[in-house]
Amino acid sequence: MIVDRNSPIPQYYQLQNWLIEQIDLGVFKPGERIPTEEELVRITGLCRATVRQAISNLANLAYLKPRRRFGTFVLERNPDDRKKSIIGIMVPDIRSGCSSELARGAEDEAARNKHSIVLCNTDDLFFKAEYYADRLIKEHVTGVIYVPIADTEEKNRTIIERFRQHDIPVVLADRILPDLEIDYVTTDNFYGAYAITKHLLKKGHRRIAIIYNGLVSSERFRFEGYCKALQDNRIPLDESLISNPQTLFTEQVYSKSVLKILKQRKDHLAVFAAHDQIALLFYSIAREKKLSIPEDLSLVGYDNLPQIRAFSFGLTTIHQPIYEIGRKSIHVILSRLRDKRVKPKQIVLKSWLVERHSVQDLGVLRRNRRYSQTA
Amino acid sequence: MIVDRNSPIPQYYQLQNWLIEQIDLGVFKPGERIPTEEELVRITGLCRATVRQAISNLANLAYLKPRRRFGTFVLERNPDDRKKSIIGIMVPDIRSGCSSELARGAEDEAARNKHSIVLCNTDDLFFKAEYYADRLIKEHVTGVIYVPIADTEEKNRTIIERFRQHDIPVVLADRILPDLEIDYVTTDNFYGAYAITKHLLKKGHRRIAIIYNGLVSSERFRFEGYCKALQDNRIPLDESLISNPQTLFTEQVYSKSVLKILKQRKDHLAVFAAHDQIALLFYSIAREKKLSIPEDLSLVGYDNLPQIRAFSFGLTTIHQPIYEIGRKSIHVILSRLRDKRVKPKQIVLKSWLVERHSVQDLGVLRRNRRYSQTA
DNA sequence: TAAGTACATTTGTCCAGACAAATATTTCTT
DNA sequence: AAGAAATATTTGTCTGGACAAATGTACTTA
Repeated sequence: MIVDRNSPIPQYYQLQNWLIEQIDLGVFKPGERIPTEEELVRITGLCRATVRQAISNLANLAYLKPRRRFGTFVLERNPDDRKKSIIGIMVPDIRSGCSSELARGAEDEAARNKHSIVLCNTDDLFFKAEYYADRLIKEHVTGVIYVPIADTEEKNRTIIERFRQHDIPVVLADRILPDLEIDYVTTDNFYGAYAITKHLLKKGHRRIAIIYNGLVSSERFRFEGYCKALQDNRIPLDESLISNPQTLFTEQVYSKSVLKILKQRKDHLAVFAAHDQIALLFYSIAREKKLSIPEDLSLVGYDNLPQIRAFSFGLTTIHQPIYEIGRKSIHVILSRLRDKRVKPKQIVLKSWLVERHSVQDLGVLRRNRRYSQTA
Repeated sequence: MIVDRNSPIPQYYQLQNWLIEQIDLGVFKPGERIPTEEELVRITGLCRATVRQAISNLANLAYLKPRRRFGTFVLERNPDDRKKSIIGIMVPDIRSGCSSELARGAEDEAARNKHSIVLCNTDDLFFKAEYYADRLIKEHVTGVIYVPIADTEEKNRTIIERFRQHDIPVVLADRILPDLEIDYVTTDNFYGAYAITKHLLKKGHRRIAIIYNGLVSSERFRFEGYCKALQDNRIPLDESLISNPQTLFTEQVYSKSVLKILKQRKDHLAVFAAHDQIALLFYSIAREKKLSIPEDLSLVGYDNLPQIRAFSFGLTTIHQPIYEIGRKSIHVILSRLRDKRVKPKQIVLKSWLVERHSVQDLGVLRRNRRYSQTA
């Protein structure tokens, strides 16, 4: 019996389900005709209006296509067509920093999995992040890669909450919100910063300045790694060597930090720029002041951006596998789509030191001096 | 009279149109209730089933939302909601060259018009371009910004043809296919190259080498501009100073070109790198060979890429308004969506010389020499 | 044989009416 | 006064029937 007249389920709805079932079972194949309305009336015992209601609903859902005089046909349906396969990616600005590398990693992996990437540039601004969240929700994206904006944790939570309300999985990339139960992919910023600070210490540096952006989690972790390395070597923190503009990265603001640090220069100073763009800015300002690196100043960065890599001035820095973060983020989203209930995947990728020529080896100098003194 | 019973137009359809009209006129406002079915029966003289058919169709089209017991309500509707609003952008690689600037310009303008951008990286490869064309067609994008791949015109036509078959408008950005009746946005490469070559000539240079990529239209035009400038100054082309690897830009291949050009160095040589990335490669190889710019060699580029701008070594180059190309491309697509039949919009933006410090003024040297000789 | 005509089939449009289900409001009961 | 029950309203489901429109097929006619 196709339709149970005593069931509380509407009869047209029962018929709909039966039709879909027959299609799924292959009884009615794509391109073929289903029974005529009159036949269905006979089969089900319903009246024609009810049969028509079922058929018209399924036509609206793109299962069936009625053709006058010929009958009603099962539509060819590409299973990919019915489900969306778009993933949003919200980065600060595709033109700068790691964003393009991240986007490329995500895009490659998405393409491999027959998904597409919608690009959003937040400029680290809350109102833009809000706008794009709404847009992505409207586009019915299947998931979102979100690089948290350089703002309060609360604002970032607001953004994430919007997606959650629509049951859209979010994975944080690069920057994270430590207190949140959420998927993320990042790198070991603490140990990276620890390693590069230790590298400076090994080279004999004792006065190590740092410029970092306190608004982003990754750089806060880097600052902590820096502190720990100094602490482990019994070097007290020197506030005058720490600059932490609580604003977005802009040349104007960060130039001031650079100048402030440069004022502290006596003997040899090492500077840890918590990301490569700060390092680059530092380099160009130092150059203007006729200071050579590494002769007059040592400088290290963080990121190993390809744009900076191409420079002939060799910056010692920490390499972050940003492309890999993009790839992995897509993985995480796709696996979350398969299984919503699994506990958050929090992936921390390894980064490593890339030694180039921007750090002076004071140990050698000192040893040489000592040697020449004793000679 | 709302419904004309003698009209060949179905009565439910007439009622639908009337309802939509009332909504558009503001008689029935979003969030408010339309007349009950019983009232509509009275007003129209139709039977309730017919009224219901009209209402259910409009409910399917997201105009109305019936609520049992309360009536039927007009939905708050963003007119943009009903239609798709995704535009594909196919660039070689978001990480390099102008792609990110182009994408950002497009994305900003798209956002302003409540559209989204799907990112595709072709790597200048035909099979990837094919793949993404199919993907974008499947996603039912409303339009495509296509940066032609560095390959034959025929292959690019194939890609464009696929979109045309699905009635998806395509706008070429940056690179163009001159013989095609199609929308495009580009810059005046010929005059840009003419201007920068003339700039070198003005500075007293007579031996001007060029390295360019013959696979992309823009650089072919630049080569032509270079030739014209030399010709206008009665300087014969010197084949040994022209390098045109017929391959994609890679460091390995282009390094050979750079070395080939460097071999031709006697007296002072000027080099026109047809895009900034070649200039950067040239610079780093020259630096390895302990050659200074502009003292030993003059160098000019093309693009004025932000990544290069940030360098402290100041490259004289041609600024291209790439961001603007992205913005304008979106404009063109949106206007084409409004009116399919209008003739192709072919927009050529102005670019201009940005003079920095990578060109030696030989005129000054010569004048000085002459002066010292006469003295 | 070719063109036109009638026919049969199937979906499309429309009507008149009945009862069900949801739910705010009113009335009744305790 | 609080809770329960009845009521009224509106959409939801369903019946049974009629004619219209589209269109392939079979038949008729010149």
